[in-house]
Amino acid sequence: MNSICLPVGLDPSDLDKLEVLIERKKPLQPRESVFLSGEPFTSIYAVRSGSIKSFCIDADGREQVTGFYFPGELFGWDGLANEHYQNTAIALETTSLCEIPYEKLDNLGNSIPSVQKYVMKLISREINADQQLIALLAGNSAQQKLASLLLSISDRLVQQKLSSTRLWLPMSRGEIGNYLGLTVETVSRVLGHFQRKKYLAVNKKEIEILDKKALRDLIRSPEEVE
Amino acid sequence: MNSICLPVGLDPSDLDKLEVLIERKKPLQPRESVFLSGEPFTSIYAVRSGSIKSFCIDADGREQVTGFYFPGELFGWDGLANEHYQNTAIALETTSLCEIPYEKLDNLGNSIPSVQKYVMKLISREINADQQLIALLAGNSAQQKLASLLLSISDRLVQQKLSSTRLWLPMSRGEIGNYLGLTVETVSRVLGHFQRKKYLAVNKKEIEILDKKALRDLIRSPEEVE
DNA sequence: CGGACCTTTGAAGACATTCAAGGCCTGTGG
DNA sequence: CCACAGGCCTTGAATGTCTTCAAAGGTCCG
Repeated sequence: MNSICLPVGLDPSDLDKLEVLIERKKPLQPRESVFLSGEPFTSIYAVRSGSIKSFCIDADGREQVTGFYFPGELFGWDGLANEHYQNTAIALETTSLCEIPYEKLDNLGNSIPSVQKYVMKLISREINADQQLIALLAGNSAQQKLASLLLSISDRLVQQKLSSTRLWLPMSRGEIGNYLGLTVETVSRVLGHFQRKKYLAVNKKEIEILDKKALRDLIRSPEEVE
Repeated sequence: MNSICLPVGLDPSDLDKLEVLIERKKPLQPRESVFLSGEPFTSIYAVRSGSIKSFCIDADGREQVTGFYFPGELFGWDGLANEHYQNTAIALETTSLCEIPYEKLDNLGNSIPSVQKYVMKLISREINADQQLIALLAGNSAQQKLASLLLSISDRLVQQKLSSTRLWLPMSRGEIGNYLGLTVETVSRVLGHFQRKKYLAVNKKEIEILDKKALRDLIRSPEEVE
């Protein structure tokens, strides 16, 4: 078994050196936190199994979900700028992680340029993901937002060699709504609508995508008449 | 005059080495592009004077503004992950930039760890900024979005030792709306509303903030009755 | 079984968008 | 120098989408 939990793209020899940095943690229970907003930044984390939600609390005390992370994905970069995590990260289900102490990673990067480059790429991937979310939030209807999220999760699971049509949503409707800038009720209604249109089969947190093309079309142009 | 166009926070000796990398470009005309979406990633840029808008074109061909950049701010990081710029960047007015070739920066980072660390911080600042925008887009009303943007621009100008209450918006109402996920009309109406409430004095692209506290309160909690 | 929490559904209402029209400013050409 | 065309911005009215408020049904876990 390949125990490394980082995305690939590095020489095997360098990979070995990277691997020794990584600490495997004992699994987290649902709702258990990885780090809290404001804590000193120490490490970045990779999801081995399970899923993570990250969120911040804004001026008026409301929670704002900023990301969901699935196996193979990294989180924790938000702490780098201020040396303190901006978000809180919690497990949505039983979740196991790899911890990568940033200082060690940084040291390794200083001696091996290719590792340095690699880390940079990982960070800037987070930028790209965030910008995609910005575009989604700014320009789209509730249906488009939800369709995008479902397709995004589907794509991300494919990369882990899991089914691309049957997915398990570890987060609540409320958390989805919060993430997408919608209310719980709207999320529920849109899922109901998609189900009636036979785009999805929804069974609580279990979703089967029946018509991927229809969802994709929806994103490109707002829905036509009923 | 301090010719460096990067935010401070580095030893003078290292700063000198950084400075030699920087290429000062001849000023850009309004609407002139810095780079186009899809072009190979070569450099990051710092705004010396003027302002920059970055945007991408999404699936259905619509423009989505992803950022505005003012003097002292850096842009172009979005190209790092794929080695191609994801966004197009154009000048909103006559603008002069510093170009920082990424390869040279990377090489310097490899020999001077403190520079490396510094670059990392710069990148992760972009992440934090993006996540703030996400929170803004997801959770807030038109009034809150616009109030946030104006206060954000005000704060950023203060850092450049410019007036914090009198500002010049180099972008059109449409570009503001696009950025915030609103229509032109809504932006115009909200600005009108703020003016009637004496929060602002608006004269075309010239804005004077009359009641910063009111705007801040607005962000914390949605507006009370008229 | 009971209670807490999450989800669904309905009805009413609010907010932002859409469609439409008019005003203002700028730059160009007569 | 004025007239006019084309942007961009503003304003109004109607529409629509999403939210809010309310209630009820499910599900999970003690």
